[in-house]
Amino acid sequence: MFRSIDKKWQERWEKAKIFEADPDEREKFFVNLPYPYMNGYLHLGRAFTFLRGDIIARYKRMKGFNTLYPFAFHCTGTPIVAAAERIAEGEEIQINNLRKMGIPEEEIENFKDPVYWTKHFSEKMIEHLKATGFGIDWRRSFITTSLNPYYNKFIEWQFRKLKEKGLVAIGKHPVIWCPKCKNPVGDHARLEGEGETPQEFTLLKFEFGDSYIIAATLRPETIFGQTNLWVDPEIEYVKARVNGEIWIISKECAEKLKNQEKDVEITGKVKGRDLLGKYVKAPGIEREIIILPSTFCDPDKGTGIVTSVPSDAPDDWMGIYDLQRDKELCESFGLDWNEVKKIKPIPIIKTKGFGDLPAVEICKKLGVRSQKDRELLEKAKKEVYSMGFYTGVMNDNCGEYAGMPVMEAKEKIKKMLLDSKKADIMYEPSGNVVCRCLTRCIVRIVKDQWFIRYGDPEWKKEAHKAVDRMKIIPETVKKQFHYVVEWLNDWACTREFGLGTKLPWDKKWVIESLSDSTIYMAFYTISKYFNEGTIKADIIDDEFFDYIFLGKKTEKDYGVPKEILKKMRKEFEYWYPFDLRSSGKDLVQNHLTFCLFNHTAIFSEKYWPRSFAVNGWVTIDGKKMSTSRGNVTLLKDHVAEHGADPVRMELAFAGEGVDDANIETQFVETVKERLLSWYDFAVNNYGRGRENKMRIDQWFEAVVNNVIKEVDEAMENLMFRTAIQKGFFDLQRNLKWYLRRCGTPNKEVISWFIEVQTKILAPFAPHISEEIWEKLGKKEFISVSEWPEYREIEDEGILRGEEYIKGVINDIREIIKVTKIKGKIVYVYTAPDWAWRVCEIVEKKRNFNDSIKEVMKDEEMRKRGKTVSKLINQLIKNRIFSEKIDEEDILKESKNFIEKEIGMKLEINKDYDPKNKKSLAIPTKPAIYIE
RNA sequence: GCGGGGGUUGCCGAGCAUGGCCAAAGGCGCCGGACUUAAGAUCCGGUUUCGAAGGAAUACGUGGGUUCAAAUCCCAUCCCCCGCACCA
Repeated sequence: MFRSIDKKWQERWEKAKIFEADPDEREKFFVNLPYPYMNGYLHLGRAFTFLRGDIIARYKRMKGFNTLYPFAFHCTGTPIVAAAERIAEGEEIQINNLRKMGIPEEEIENFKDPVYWTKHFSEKMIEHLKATGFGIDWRRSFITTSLNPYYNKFIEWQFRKLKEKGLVAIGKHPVIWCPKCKNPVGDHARLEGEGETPQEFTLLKFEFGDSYIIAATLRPETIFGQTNLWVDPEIEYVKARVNGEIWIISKECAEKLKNQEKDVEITGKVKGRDLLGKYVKAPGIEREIIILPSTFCDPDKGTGIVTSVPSDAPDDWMGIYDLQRDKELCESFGLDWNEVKKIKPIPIIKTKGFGDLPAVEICKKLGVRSQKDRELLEKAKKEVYSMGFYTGVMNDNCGEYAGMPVMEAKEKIKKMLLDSKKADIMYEPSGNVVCRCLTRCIVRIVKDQWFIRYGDPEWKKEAHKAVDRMKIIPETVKKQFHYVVEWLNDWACTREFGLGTKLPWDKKWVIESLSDSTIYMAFYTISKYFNEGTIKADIIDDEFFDYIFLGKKTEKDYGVPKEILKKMRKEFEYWYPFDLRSSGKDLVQNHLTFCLFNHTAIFSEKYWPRSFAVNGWVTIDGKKMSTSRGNVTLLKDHVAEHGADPVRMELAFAGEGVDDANIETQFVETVKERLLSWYDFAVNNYGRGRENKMRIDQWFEAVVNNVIKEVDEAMENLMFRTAIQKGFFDLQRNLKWYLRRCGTPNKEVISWFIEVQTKILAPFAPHISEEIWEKLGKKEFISVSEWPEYREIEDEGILRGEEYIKGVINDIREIIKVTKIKGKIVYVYTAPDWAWRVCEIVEKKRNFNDSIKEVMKDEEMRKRGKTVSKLINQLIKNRIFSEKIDEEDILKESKNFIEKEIGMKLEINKDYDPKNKKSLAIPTKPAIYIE
């Protein structure tokens, strides 16, 4: 059923162009989302975010807004190019990736061309989204990069604007670099080491005659604890002239430094063994320390020489431990064992959870045996380093840094060393990175790298302001945005490689993907004119965009009538700013915040974004989707299997807020049944029923009205799970109760309800809703019909009356259950009038003293003294604060129903009362006797 | 460590801002019943413990506190998840 109606309605919608939005006199609603990257099909996670956009768009459309929901395709960056290259090279992994997506063998060839990726995936994505029932204005779609000359001009314009305002700057930047390909190596061009980034090492310079021995460290703050220097006796180091000084470093290091703005010339060789036992002057502390042998010096990491801080570095401690317990070993290196034994770790940092010497302690704790115990040592290092960094405080023996937290001291000490030329900087990848050409990558410092200056304090102020005036859904994320704005620093916005727009004033650079996607939501407002070819790309210039987006005057001839230009400007003014951008939470800390920054820089305040909605990841049965788990489900496959509506319901019900949404796999089946049975019910009951109106009809109307109000509220805040819960599942439950209560429904009420329920369902399950709508004889689409209106409930007593019936039935059942009697007749005695009068007073006063005072003003009540006070006590204790309902009347009207429910005869307020139960009755809780 | 979010009944997941109607919605699972030749679907009831009259006791990470009353407020504490970047 689902799949057959999907197509029918998708085609009709398209034919009727109901999702194509152009300015008119109505109020508008513009919703959008971060466009997806064109290197694969949509999986359920992305689809979840996009669907939130579609649901809110459909809802707003029914609410009477002129609703625009556009979509575009991101092609910027290296992944597509890299992947295409890998296909061209015939790499199995990459080819398999395509196969897994379901791309036929004969087509794989095409993917050698990056442009084919952008075409294929964008076309397919449109197909998949349409098949899922997305109501998108496809006339406005576009791809990014220079492949789209219009977009290209737009981004050029944006960057020139930023530059004019001084928000782009040039500087240096370390990147992961392949020495063979002579190119930066992005994540997707790596065989190994995804996510690894350049890491800064401090090079300590140890005076050694007329040269320096150089050791690299990540922890410059530990210089106060240096006791010796480590070299590997088996390694041959080199002497090199580096920026005019003679350095002793590993050969590998010398090569790397050439890429890091150092002038390097190798002039000689030094054997590690020859350095042993000699002394060097340690920087910062200006102490003579001895050079000792170790096995953990890696010539391909840092300089191949390591300074030793046994107090805080497990490696160093084990190195010393190994030597100190082995006289022969020392002597084999020609070392004086007694000198070696003199070395003692120097406590320099107080770390939380550790004593004076964290390294010594952790080695003991983990049972590290020697410096060759690599696995344990790595673990030890990780713990000591991270604890030391985050919780450590410098000891008294650290001079002016005493008492300073390590986090702070680290930077200061580094700076001091650099300023006094006792140290230098070098970068290494944070982990092993291998280029897909099989070469091990290094770090290169790229000069003339361009940055967007998000670090600028004045700009930050504007961004904060933008956050403040926005609605952020959920609200808690607002704080996060302020935090990100504060913490964000200058962003390297250009790359040497990949698809994109060339930096207009320096064409060797390509603008990277997070930087060319910050204000393109404005582009949607006019992109349909480009797609129609109304205006030619080559004629467009900055003045054009200045006119459209900034309202500046132009007299230029753009080859089109002035009216067209004016229309475009008007269109921008009509749609902008956007009302909502829906996104995954991963983009808070980059894209969404960039979007704000750039809006404040380019647009006037009235065009700043109105709201963001942020959602979590999608998990399946509580497990994260991931390739390794093999549970990445593609939208197209899922829809093909279950049909669009069940999938939409499944996703929308999976979760809300920033918490991860969870799909329970069996839910999709449940939902199918529910939808189908609603279809049957709606079609078979519309316009049928009895004419007379009963209390229960009013009750049902009241319940439904309440739900409409609640659903409205939920929808406005994108709380779709709540909306489905209340607007579908709860309503259905209430419907069941209603039918059970009255047998045949009231014609008017049930018909009204069928419309309401179907409409509430429409944003979530639009196809089946349309199908029902048509069967009801409606001529218009439900997608553009009017959302149900909430009507204020006049008589709250109706709802209470029904609760009362439920309560009585439950009480009777409870008694039967506990006593296990099988009775024939139930006698029910309602509370007397005077008790109700007391109840009403209690309802107003809400506490014992005030109530009793009020009640006792009444002569008649005083006569009942004790009974009355007992009653008040009971009412207050049980929180029975009820306005008056006519219990007897309600019971009488529901007599048949109650008898049917409990399978006994019901007698109301008979004089027969053998067990004296009558007096137990209190308002809303009648006395009951079963026999 | 910083920033953010959490710890609820078998599981998932509401509730917590505005304390009481919360033994705590709903879904799933499980148990019993109806229907059926049977299974499935559907419907009804149950699902902390005790209870021969609608009640009571214990429960919302842990320990305190405020209050007539706390899952909800305050304090302390433990644990979990996410982010800490130049990667779409």
